[in-house]
Amino acid sequence: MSINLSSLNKQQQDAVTYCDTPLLVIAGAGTGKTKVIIHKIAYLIEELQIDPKNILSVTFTNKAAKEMKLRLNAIIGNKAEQVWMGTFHSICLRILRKEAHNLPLKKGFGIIDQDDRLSALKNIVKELNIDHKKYPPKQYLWMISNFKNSMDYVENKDPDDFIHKFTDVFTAYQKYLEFTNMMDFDDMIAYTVRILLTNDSLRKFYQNIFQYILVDEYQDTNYIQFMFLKLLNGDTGKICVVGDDDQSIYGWRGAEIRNILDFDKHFKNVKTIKLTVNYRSTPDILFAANTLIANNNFRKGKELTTAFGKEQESLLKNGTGNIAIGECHDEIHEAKMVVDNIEDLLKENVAPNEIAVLYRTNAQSRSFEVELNKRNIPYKVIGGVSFYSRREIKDILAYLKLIDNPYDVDALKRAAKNPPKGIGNVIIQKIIDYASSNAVDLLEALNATQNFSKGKTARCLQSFENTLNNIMGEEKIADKIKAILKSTGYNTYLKQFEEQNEAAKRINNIEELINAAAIFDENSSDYDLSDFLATTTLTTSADEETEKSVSLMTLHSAKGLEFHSVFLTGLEEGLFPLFRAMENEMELEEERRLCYVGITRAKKKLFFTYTNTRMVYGKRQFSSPSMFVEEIKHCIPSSESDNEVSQNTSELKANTKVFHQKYGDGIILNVKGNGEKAKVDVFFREAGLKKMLAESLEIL
DNA sequence: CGCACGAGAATTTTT
DNA sequence: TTCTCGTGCG
Repeated sequence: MSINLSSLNKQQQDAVTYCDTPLLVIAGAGTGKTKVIIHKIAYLIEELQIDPKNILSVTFTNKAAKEMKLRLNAIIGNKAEQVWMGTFHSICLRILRKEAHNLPLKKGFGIIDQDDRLSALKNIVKELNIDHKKYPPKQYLWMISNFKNSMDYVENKDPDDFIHKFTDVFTAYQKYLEFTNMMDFDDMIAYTVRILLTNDSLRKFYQNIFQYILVDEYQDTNYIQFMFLKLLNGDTGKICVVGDDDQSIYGWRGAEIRNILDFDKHFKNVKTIKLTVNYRSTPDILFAANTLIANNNFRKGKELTTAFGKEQESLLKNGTGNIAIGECHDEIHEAKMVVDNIEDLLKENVAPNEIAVLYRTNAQSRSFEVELNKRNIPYKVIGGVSFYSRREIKDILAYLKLIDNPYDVDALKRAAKNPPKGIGNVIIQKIIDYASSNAVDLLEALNATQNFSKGKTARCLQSFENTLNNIMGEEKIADKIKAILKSTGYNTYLKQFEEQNEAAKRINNIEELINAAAIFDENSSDYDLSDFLATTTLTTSADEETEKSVSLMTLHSAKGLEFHSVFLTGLEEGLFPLFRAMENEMELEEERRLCYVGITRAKKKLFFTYTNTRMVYGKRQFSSPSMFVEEIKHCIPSSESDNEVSQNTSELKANTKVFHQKYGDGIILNVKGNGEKAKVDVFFREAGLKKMLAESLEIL
């Protein structure tokens, strides 16, 4: 069977078929990079006869992996199932489960989520008598994460005392993880890299397995992830990374934009292919995006841009009037304006799930929720409190975690207390102490403690033990959960202590959890509880389905998605960009890239809003329009300069006097290419020589 | 042990 | 504004 590449353009075809040396694909927003990756995998399998189980494809989210598998399936059928496809974390976990004997943990290790990590550190900070106001546990969490993403940790070196008593905190934290038999997110990757680095035969083994590696969203990988790829790939050159430096928005959590900028230095004989034809947005939306991002200096390609080619010429004719800016009095007015527009769109039969409201911070979702509720428009808040970190879900999972990993102290605490069953901190501590001094697991310790106790305490412990036994007695995970509910009377407890509405919601969530478990049960023959729990911690609400609702989410969560209509809200100085980012050029540029990501999510319609005042922590504050609004203002029809600019750029010649939003007056030195994509060297009166795209200039 | 209450803090983005 | 944490009482 051969793969049909006729639906791909030349650039895309080149990217698919080039497999000789390391390949860097710079793929602008909406240029069909997923299509390229899928076709490339199909090409590797069908044309180059590579076994699907020897292909590794790394994606940024589980959702992306799932989608890719589905689309790949459509081309090559169920061979798609055998491809290693997932996030760095899920792939590393899969490796680590197999290589558990090479780890400092016991076989059935658990995974600690971010919340539990923080509370563990809170306890440690308290135990070490550190002033938690002066040195917030969050700070330590962040530092630990940083350290674990360095080669020092991978190479098992001790950390420096970065901040007050860091070494002590770190040591205590590691001890805690070891005692509870858990690893954190960072460990998943660091341990894998450590194993690959130190164990030659294992490295060769996996190098042999992964005969071709593909990586999506490469601009958001960090150094350790790069090492992972490097070690797996060896010198084979059988690797293809895809990304867009203009969409790098995770620098704050250690993403290394240099990974993509320096790819050709990290690998030998790198071939670079750029995808520059945008298939997503109308020309004016694209123009706005290009105009905005042209204000950034740190870009791989000042010469690279998304552009529209012949395919979209028809769009050019009616490709304007799709952008609007709305000025609002406050966030309530903003919500009304946005929802008014949403109603109009719905009347025009735009599907609800083709509409997204985007904002910088999660806190901004509230006013939109209120307004959408009022008008009975179904919506879904993506992100925020993820499904699996909701209280009721964590409660139920605690029971499962405890029986899965009977060293998980937090699970014990949580299960023992929720719902309340007469077991308090004192007894729990006794159990933990017994476990640690007798080197047994918590379940054994629980049993022993029960035997020592008398009266009410003994009875309470007995009943707790019975509950756990009931759970273990069930085979299917869905049945285990039902056993928890039944044995603890969890629903009754909710109804008793929560408001009606709240209780109903939570019970509903639990139903959803049971469904998820049932689906998992169906798909895996051996009811693997560890696997199920891993899924729950690795899955965030970004992976949830949106169905027939309008989507509300942060700009970060919007990455990789597209919508018919997009509302970019809260474009105010200090909010977007955030104040703290405004002082530092690198951070400011990341904010601008974030805005660029937002704009390029829109296919047909784009609405910007900003307010004059906004409630911040219960205080009303004045706000002014974001600099980003200024930067794209002249791309919007209502403002006088209109889109003539884009027409005029085709007339550009050397010595033309021009004006630029940021640099002011200048004169063109030379022009390369033509039309929107033309690259020009401009000498500015104030700013000196700059290379830029013609479209970011106005002719004077 | 477990609840209720009050003070105080925190607010960026997430695999 | 909203959540978290600590304290004190039944």
